[in-house]
Amino acid sequence: MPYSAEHKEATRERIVECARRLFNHRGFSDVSIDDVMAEAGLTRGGFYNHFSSKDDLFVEAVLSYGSRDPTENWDDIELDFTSRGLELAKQVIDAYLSRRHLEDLDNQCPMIAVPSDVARAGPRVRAAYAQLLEGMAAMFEGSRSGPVTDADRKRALRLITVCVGGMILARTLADPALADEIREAAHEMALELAQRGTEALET
Amino acid sequence: MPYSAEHKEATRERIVECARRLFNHRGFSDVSIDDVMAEAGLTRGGFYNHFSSKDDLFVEAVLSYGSRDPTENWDDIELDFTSRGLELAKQVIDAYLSRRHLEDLDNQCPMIAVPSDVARAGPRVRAAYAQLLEGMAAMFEGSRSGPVTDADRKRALRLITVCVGGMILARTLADPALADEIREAAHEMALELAQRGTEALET
DNA sequence: TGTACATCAGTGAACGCGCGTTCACTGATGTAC
DNA sequence: TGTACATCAGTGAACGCGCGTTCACTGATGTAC
Repeated sequence: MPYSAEHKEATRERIVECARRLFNHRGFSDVSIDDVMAEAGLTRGGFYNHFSSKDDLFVEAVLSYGSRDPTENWDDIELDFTSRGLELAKQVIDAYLSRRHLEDLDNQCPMIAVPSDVARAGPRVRAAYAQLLEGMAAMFEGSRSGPVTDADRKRALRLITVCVGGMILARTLADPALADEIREAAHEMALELAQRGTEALET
Repeated sequence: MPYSAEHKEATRERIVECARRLFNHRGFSDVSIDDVMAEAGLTRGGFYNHFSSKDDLFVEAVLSYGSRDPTENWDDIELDFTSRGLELAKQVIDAYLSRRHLEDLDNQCPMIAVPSDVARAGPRVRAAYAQLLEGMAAMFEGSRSGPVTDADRKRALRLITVCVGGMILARTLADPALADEIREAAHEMALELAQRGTEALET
């Protein structure tokens, strides 16, 4: 048994991390397997020791974001995961819709960086994207006390639309002033949504 | 002067239309110039009689959407452009966030279909995207009577975030039920935003 | 009205290049003795 | 403790293919006479 199992797993994770970063910057189609392997300090041939195809790598890259330590990205924003419910939701909104997150392509959420690529990808990639989104939904749903109601679900989906949608648009705009205008409009709206009661949603 | 100037212009417009449709379906990188020219019933060599590069074509394709007759896409939704202000805004929201618009890739707004591609493209493509967005903003800003205020501007950007952002997310999700859930959450939110007064926005 | 001509939109072969994937190999490693 | 060996992560050349772009050409067209 040459090389430990840990060695191979560590290499695989390194490749996935590099892929996620490169996809965030240049998209799925414009990043080659050569690019990814070179970034990981390897040569192209070894790729298929770890993955069955480039699509397979995309799935792993999207999913990898969900299993990261969230404090790793935004340590200086001081996310406090001991706080509960509404307070946590507000902290996540502040961090997610921050200028720092917008500009930090390396650590940006893939939901913001590659939505169009995912929309055109295969079922497994799209399932990975949905998994990230449901994770975010669960976090927002849990920001109210008591069991999750239909109104909680609806508010969570509204929050996701505003947080993710606002950031996607901000990233697309080249003019920093206009990008900030959108980002801040979305930020304010998200905070109002989180704070507001459910009255308007209970029809 | 063989061939009329109209002939060349018509061919050019046909190429742009085909490009916009193909980019909407498969994205910028995964559509080749051969694909576009073949779709237009031409061969690849003639492309450079009309455009200086593939990027140039992307600019034209994005911009082309802004100059279309809006009723062309959604004729059976009965957009009534004689109505004014708030009523028009509501009609546009209903049409933009409809399931029909989500599924009609051929006639879908490029802001929904290609945001990630634009985010990675050159300055001219991004300027074209911003132009579409500002056109939508102007329409929403004009949905209130009187001169455009800061609150009108802010509400317009909120509406864009919800309309465009919600549709981008819905397109990315493979599960039609989840896509509809997001689309309808965004739809309701947009109608509320359009209807609500400016009180919450005037800080 | 009819013909010869100049124009240039459109053709299709060719260019150099990089892609995803395959494969025969190499050499660093942990194990057996 | 030291050595011979089997394993397999990693290497790099090669595969067929399609890309964006260039270019010498062709032939449909409007014009001049």
